Amino acid sequence: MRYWLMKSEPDAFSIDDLKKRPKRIEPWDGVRNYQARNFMRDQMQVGDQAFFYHSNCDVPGIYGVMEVACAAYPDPTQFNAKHHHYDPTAKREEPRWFLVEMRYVRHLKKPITLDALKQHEAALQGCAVIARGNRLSVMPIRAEHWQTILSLE
DNA sequence: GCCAACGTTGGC
DNA sequence: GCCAACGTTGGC
Repeated sequence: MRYWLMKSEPDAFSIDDLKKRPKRIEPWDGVRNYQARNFMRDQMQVGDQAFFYHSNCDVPGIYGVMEVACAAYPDPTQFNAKHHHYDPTAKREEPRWFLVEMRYVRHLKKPITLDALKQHEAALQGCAVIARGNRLSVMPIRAEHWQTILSLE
């Protein structure tokens, strides 16, 4: 099993929103970055665990845990001309963007803020989430870092 | 709202 | 294939 971190802007979609979804599952659509796509399409498997990270908000950080509920399939929003994530260059016979479905697992007892993560820089060497200028919205987390982060809860 | 970081695009 | 211009992300 692998571990991941996935970002979302809580104004658009928060972990509370995820918890309220039917079956607590949401298709993680709208990812338009090749590296993030490749992680979802090629590596994420049902049962993998992921941190739910709130970005672009008052207190950025990790707010909870979710799991992969469904492996990758083409993101339907790429074909929808009315959708904000429409990609006119994508073809149905050759989809460009993929998504996975994520299921709510739990909120953290207390959010682990980006600030707190940075304070444990030494134990999180090589963890992309604290790297400067990091913009990846889906990134792998090493097992030891996953444990380290959970120990900060 | 600012701006640094960084990915993508397109002219050459 | 280079690289300037541009767009987006996301912390602050």
